[in-house]
Amino acid sequence: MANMAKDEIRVRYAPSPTGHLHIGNARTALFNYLFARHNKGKFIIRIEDTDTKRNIAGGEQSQLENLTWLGMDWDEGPDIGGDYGPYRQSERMSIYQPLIQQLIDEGKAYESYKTEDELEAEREAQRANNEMPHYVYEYAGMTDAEKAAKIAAAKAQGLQPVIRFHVPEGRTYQFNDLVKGKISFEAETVGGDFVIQKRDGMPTYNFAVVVDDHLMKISHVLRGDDHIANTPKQLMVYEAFGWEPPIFGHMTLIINAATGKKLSKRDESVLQFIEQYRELGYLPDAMFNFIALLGWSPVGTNEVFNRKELIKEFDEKRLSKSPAAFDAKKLEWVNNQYVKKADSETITDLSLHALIKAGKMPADPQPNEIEWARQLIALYKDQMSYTAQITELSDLFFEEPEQLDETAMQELVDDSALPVLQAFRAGVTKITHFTSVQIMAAVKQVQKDTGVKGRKLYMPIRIATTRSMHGPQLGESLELLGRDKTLKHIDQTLAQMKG
RNA sequence: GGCCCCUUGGUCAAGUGGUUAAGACACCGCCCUUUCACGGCGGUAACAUGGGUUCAAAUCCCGUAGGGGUCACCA
Repeated sequence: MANMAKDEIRVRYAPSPTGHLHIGNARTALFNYLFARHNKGKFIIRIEDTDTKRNIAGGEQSQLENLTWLGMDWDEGPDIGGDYGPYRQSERMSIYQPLIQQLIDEGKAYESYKTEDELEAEREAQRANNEMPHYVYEYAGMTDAEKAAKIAAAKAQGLQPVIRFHVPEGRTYQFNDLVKGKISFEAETVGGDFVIQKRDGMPTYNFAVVVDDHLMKISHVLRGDDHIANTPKQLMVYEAFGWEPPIFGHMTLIINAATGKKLSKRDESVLQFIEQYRELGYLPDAMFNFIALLGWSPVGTNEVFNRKELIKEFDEKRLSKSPAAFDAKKLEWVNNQYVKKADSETITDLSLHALIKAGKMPADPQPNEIEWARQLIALYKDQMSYTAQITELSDLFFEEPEQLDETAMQELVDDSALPVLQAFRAGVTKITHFTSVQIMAAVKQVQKDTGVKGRKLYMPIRIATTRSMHGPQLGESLELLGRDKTLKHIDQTLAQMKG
């Protein structure tokens, strides 16, 4: 009973505000969110802004905004506070200071005056010597008095130290990873005594996470694979304070299917940021669904789940051990599932936005233009992967058609093509109201007059008018195209057939 | 290079000693649609490799190969 509070599941997403929300970070946040919600625990956001040089203005807000867009909410965070704040590391200096001093007093940490140049030279020499780069203890072989004298001398020169953590010797650090199982490291392999406080007074990541996770009562740390090598260092800090570490779970990295490498922010073959997908008109629920499938699989064969279902289904035991490839095609498919189900209003708004942005519609469309666009968008709703695709899909309504390609021309070589087109052209000119009903009636009349039917009837008309073998309903398409353009397209096709 | 992790079809992925080795994306074909799209049905295609253990191995053990991660006063 006494440790009931301790049994509560508390997880966190801890971004550094160095840029927009990246797919990989979104995935980390999302699994923490699902884990918390599934277990009726708390989801906390903490901003890790100890690298003052890399922080960018608006970075934090952008992170939070995109999480919200994806449909995540949190119980504690920099914007809403909570019982364990502050939730920005830069505001927690008064918490870190005494703890660092405590380690120094206990002989578990010490001031280090090696400069970065010295360290770099040291590493260089080690590499040349085929050794792993590591920090070499700068007070080796000195008595306490000698060490104190050296420190005093440095201080007298006005040098600022960093604080290094004294790595215990001959120890093995082991943890039972939620996804990978038992992992262990020898203390000697972490690269020597590591820095816990930088020259500017800020704590380093490996120190601050431990302090914050402990003080914020974090029960589980779900993070990327790339943090595995940090874990032993953090375990050492937990040990030094006599704190119980949380349970760790290291999720597989997301890799680029094309290169097989970790998704890097510099990799331009894949869109990396949530914001970019948002701008293309991807739906938040679809993104949420897709990201949940990156390195995790549900029981059963269904893959389309809404947020509520995912919370119910989520099971950390089903996190994959091998890397997940980011498959843009699959994302398109998932999004299409949601576009088809979405209400027309939503899709119209997003698509119209895309058309305006592409300069195909005026920025301030008239009611009749909006109505026209609404009908146009409805034609393409079921086949859109994402709403910005409307601009390419509906190209024929906006651009002057190009010459037909060979595959299309093949459809027109049959002897019946020419009479069909001529008859249809004549029919179009006679239509009183250029609506899909009358247009389709005209097509039927052509069938009667020429005796041509099926593909041989429809394909030439479709190609001649829409300049494409693929497209939505013929009648509706032509109605939206308008009589003038329809006739113009037919004439262009006839000309190309003669030529 | 040291340390750590990973390895089922083109991609994701189910599978925990006995299966005709699921399913999804992509691709191909057929059906529906007098055209197109949506949809439906079907097909091609996989346990990296070598040794063990076992009556039996994709599943357990060891080696090899390949891939990835990490080795900062970044997180």
